[in-house]
Amino acid sequence: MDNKYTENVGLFKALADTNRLIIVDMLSCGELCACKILEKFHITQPTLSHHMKILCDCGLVSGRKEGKWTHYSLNNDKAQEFKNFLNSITTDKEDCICKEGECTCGKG
Amino acid sequence: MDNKYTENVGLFKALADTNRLIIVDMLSCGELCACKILEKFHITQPTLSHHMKILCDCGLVSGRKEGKWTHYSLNNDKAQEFKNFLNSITTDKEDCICKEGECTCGKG
DNA sequence: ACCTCACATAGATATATGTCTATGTGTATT
DNA sequence: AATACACATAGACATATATCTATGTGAGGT
Repeated sequence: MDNKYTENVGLFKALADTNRLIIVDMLSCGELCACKILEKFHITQPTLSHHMKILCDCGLVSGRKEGKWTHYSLNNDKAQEFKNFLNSITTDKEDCICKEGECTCGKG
Repeated sequence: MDNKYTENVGLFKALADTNRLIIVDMLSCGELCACKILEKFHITQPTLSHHMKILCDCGLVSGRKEGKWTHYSLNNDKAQEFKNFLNSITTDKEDCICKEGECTCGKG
């Protein structure tokens, strides 16, 4: 039941960092090499590697190895799922948990 | 330029917690009293107060005091702005930072 | 074989975060 | 005014996170 929250909270955590938001934005148009991404930031290579791991672990980004290089790309299906989830929790709906009872504050 | 990232990262941080995701979901259908929200969780009242402060500080939720009670509601405009931002960084576009240069890995 | 390059992993450290208990503040009730 | 209630604030503490330096790994080039 509550699985949808725990399934998606990892994506919010992954995006809860300015550098990673920029990386996702960079990948939104297509594949990029790690070295190209690194050029945009004032962070070290291991720090970028750490960020890419977080983005890959949550499923939002995929890495493709080609010789010495790793090319990263956005997983569009996962991004869409995530946007659907965000929309679901910010939109009125019939089966919401809040519908289970009215607030009786100040009515007694 | 990069302000849009720093402006929105606070919202991702605010939603990077399972309890707060559930709270937002609960508020998506309308206003709820803090005491009503608290009933759904196994956390103490100060912990809920802490979470509500984070949700309010990022602009996603508003609090309305009425006597002893505080009623919280989702700020739909802010939620829409946030969804627009998420969509913008996960969708191909003309003015993306990634368009500034091609990756030349393995082509030299 | 050796070296270089691109990236990952390990470990350290400082800061941020989620939770608690204890206490403060403001409102209503008696 | 004294008390009870709803919520906020303060401070403590354990865990998580972002960053670094140092090192490992695996592929290509000489």
